[in-house]
Formats: sequence, C-alpha cells, structure tokens
Amino acid sequence: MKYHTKNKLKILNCLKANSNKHLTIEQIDELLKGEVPLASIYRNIDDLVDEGLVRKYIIDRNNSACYQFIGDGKEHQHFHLLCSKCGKLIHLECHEVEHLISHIEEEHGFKVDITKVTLYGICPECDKGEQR
Amino acid sequence: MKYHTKNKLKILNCLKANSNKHLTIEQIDELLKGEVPLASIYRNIDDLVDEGLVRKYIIDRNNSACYQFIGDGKEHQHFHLLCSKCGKLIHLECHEVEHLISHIEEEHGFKVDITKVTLYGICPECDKGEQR
DNA sequence: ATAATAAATGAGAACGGTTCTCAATTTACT
DNA sequence: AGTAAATTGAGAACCGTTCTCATTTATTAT
Repeated sequence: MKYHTKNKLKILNCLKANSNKHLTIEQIDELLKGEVPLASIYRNIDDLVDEGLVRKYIIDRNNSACYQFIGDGKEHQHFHLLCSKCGKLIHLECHEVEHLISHIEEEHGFKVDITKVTLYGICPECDKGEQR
Repeated sequence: MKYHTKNKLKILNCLKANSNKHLTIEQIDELLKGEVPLASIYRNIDDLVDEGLVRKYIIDRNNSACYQFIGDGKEHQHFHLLCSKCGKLIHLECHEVEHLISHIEEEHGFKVDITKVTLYGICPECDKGEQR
C-alpha cells in the first residue's frame, strides 16, 4: 500500500503546473529547487507512472527520460510525435494509427498499448531548416 | 577521408555474418572475442551507421542499442513490438506500417524514423495466459 | 495515545552503457 | 623516406539512473 507523501505531491504539482510540456528529471529538480533529492524524484515519479497519472517518454540521444502529467487518463486517445531534433512534442489523433493498432492486434495478435505509442522523427519545421 | 582498417572490417564482417539479427555492442564484443576494444567498436560502428551500411536501433530505455547490417539498404523496414510482460522483442515487417509512415509524412509533415519505433503491449503468448 | 508495522526518505555509492583523453601507432599521400 | 592525417588501445570520465541502508514518517492495531 502506498502513502501520500509531501515529496510525491510536490512532484505531481510540478508536473501539473507544466502539463503542457514534458520535463526531464533535471528540469523537475530545478523547478523544485532541490527540495527533493534526485533519488526520491526518481522513485516517486516511477510510482506516478505506474499509477497512470504521468506518462514517461524516452528522448533518443541523451537517454534522458521526460515526464508529463496526463491527468485522469480520460483524455482523448492520442499518441505523440517527438522531434529528435528540437524536442518538440506533437499530440496527434489520427485514424490511421488506430487502424494500424487494430491491424497489429488482429493480424499479429499483439495488443498494442496506445498510451505508450511515441513516434520519433523530424518535425516539419526542423525538416525545412535541415538543408545541410 | 576515412581509412580502411582491420577493426572496422572485423566489425563489419561480424555484422554481416549475423545480418538476420541485431546485435548489441556487448554481443559484438563477445563474437569478436575481445580482439577489438570496446571504444573502438563504438567508434567504428558509428562510422558504419553514418555510411549507411549498418542500422542502429534504439529499443528500450536503459538497454543498449542494437545494430544490424543492412547491406545495400534495400531491405524491408521493420520495427519492434516489445512485450511489457515477458520482455520478448518481436520484429515486424508490415506493409501497414510503411503505409502509416507515408501517411504521417504526407499528411502531417512529420518524418518518422522507423528505427526508433517501438510499440509496447502484450504479446500473443502472454495474452493467452493472462487470465489474472 | 502507544506500540508495532510498513513505507518513504536522504545521502552517497554503485551501476552500466557510452564517450572522451591522449600518447602511440598505423595509414595514405608526396 | 617523410609528413600529415586518421585510428588505435587502455583506462578514466561521464551521466542518467538505480541501489543501499540507517533513519524518519505514516498507517494500523492495541
């Protein structure tokens, strides 16, 4: 059984207050002004992810994870495009993706968890300026 | 300008000989029986990736990257299904995926990097035995 | 309230994959 | 052969993350 703790609430509030973006552990640490030790941030945020309140993203190169508050999880089903260059996160609802997920489940027997779908690549803006 | 070196060829041959699977750096190191230092494997394999002879896959968080020889690059693109329960990694070539990637690029302007696509979920075997 | 129990904490060490450093060596070009 | 450029090897450094463990805090039972 889990307890409600100050640290956990601080972290959750921090993520809530920034629910429009995804934060790294380092950024959370800064926002909390070092009030919560790193190890405790890691521990609590793992819980929050398990509880479904926070979503975890892995940004490719530097291996650092990002976290984002996703509320009660009753939001529209959507998935994310994450630009590997500028780090921008794009929310996308797209029937083609739902189609693919259905296809994979029906034809390949694998039940994809759509809440964990993140596609990495290059966003339109970065792509334009990438002629180099 | 790049030189041809023994190390690089050893690594390339190792990947060629195992082109049906993707190998971690650790596995490559074992296959090469420690003849090539780790740092050199990393350096050379980065070159091979840049040269387009080898593809790098980033599968899951803390796990290491995987590499696969792709020869002339004409192979089918594939991506990965990772079972959240048993950890099994499934390679999937599926025209529906290519279709989705085209769609996202054409309609949403976002260039998806398929080598970084990993869909999480439950594999068929775990799904069968999951009545709990 | 108090005691007993379970979970969370803080501080730092440890971990693991990857990258860096730099002197020594190898390669390519004249 | 001489020179410059690239690669090598060995280990240290790096960095995000996880672990350890004694201590503190929260929950439950008495």
